[in-house]
Amino acid sequence: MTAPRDIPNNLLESLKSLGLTKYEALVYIGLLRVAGATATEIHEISGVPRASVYPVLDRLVQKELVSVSYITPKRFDAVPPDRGVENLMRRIETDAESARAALDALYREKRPEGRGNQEQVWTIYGEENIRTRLADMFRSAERSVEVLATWDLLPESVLTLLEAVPDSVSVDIVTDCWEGERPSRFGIHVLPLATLRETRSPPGKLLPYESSGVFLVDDARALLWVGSGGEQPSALYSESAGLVLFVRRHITSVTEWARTAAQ
Amino acid sequence: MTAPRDIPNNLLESLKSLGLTKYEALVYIGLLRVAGATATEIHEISGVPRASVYPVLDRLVQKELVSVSYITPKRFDAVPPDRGVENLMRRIETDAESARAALDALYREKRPEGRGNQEQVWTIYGEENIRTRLADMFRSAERSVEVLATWDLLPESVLTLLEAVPDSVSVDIVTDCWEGERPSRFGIHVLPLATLRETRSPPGKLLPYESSGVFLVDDARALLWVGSGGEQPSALYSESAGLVLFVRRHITSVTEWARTAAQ
DNA sequence: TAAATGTTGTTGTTACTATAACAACAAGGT
DNA sequence: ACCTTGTTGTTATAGTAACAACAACATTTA
Repeated sequence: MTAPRDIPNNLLESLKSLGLTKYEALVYIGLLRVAGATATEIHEISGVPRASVYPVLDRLVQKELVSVSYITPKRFDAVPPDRGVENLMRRIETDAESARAALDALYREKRPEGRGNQEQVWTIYGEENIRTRLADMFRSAERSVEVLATWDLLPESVLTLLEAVPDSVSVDIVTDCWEGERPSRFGIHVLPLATLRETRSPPGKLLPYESSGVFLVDDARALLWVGSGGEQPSALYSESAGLVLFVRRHITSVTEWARTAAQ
Repeated sequence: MTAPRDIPNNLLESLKSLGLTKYEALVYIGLLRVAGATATEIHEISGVPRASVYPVLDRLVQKELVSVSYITPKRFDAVPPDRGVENLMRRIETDAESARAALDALYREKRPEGRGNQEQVWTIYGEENIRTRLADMFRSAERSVEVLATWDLLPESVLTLLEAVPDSVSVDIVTDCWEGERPSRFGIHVLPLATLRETRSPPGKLLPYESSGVFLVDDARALLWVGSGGEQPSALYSESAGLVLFVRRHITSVTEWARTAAQ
């Protein structure tokens, strides 16, 4: 194929991830604008080689994206886009569900192997995954939860998760600002963390201090949220004694530093 | 690869349709049962060649299915299945939505070409697609809607769609049985269609008469529902005068036949 | 016959699969 | 210090399968 002209490339990519091949996508798109076309017409419109049009149409019929008229020559028509996409998604969702079930069985079956988790530092990619891990940490807290984070992280990603912390556990939050009501069961400390921005290590260059957070549970498990500037965020999680101690010191020292600097 | 032992094949297929390759699926499955494994351990468990494990893991991290621990040697862990599948589905749903939007634009933009629809007979596959077409027919009815169908089709697939018929249009339903209340605005005729079963064309063989339906709108558009025995149902749709006339005669003759046979 | 339809087979291309070999490094033995 | 031994991570390079692109043929229709 020379030129799938005027077809936005990302549309082709999207359709591919729905399980269509390039030809299938082109033929379907072509059919959306011609009503009842013959194989040759489809070939002319879509740019797909005429010989390839036939098997491709077979597959599209199988996938419930086109309907056939059995006159000679055969004529084809596309089902409307919303219906068509729904037909594709139905299959995928079925697969997703059965995969989820099968994987979950494997997951539960053999997971006793809780090997040396304690000394490792895990890197977690993606906000969703980070939130899941945070939720696990909060839910399993037994004595204390400490949060040191810039305000921009708290409302959207953290505060709701904190409701899962058991009642008997103390929760302390250090942040640089607070809007809205203050939940009474949390110890909330608003400190001018923003002044940290003026710390310069490469002289003249401001350190960004946004979308960063540190979370410590029971003085035993720590998570460091790294914003990574607009990109997909990542985080470090560890139960290693060394890193936990470091985090412990970090929280106390930042708290102290900000408290004095405010005076 | 020789033996992806004890991995059900349909699980691999399901994961493939979620956008994973065979290796990606095998590695992810392997990681679900080992906690923090090294590349070599993953190779032993999953059967994937050791050299292939590294790029595969890169892709899995990119897809938010595994997390990394940067000690030497690197150790890897899988995100829980429900979260992992959700991560995959999120991408696909995004693609589906953007594809749907783009296709819809194309669809609306250029669709005036309502060429010679009138003489064609369209074959429609899949119950969902048939229902969509039926809904279109009912919604656009101007004078009359006639339904001749076995009862098993009506409640689950047809009755709700009939509510879209405009008020000024007469609706007549012929079926072999009726349960529940009878909507007053429909003309309902219960006839012993079941006796048709006893019509024998290949002597000694009963003709099935289930899940079949005939729909006629304005004496101009007809749809024939073909049950196709448990499989994906299909239907014929046409605006051709010839086929419409045939359906017209079919409905009246069956009605007459059943009425006399009942006496 | 001419033109168009539908089918078949072959070749190119790509992404994934599979194997082998290599350099870098650590542990252990002489 | 030197040399094995084994492991990690990387690279190169065949093999394979599905798709893409093309050519040739048989079949129908006008």
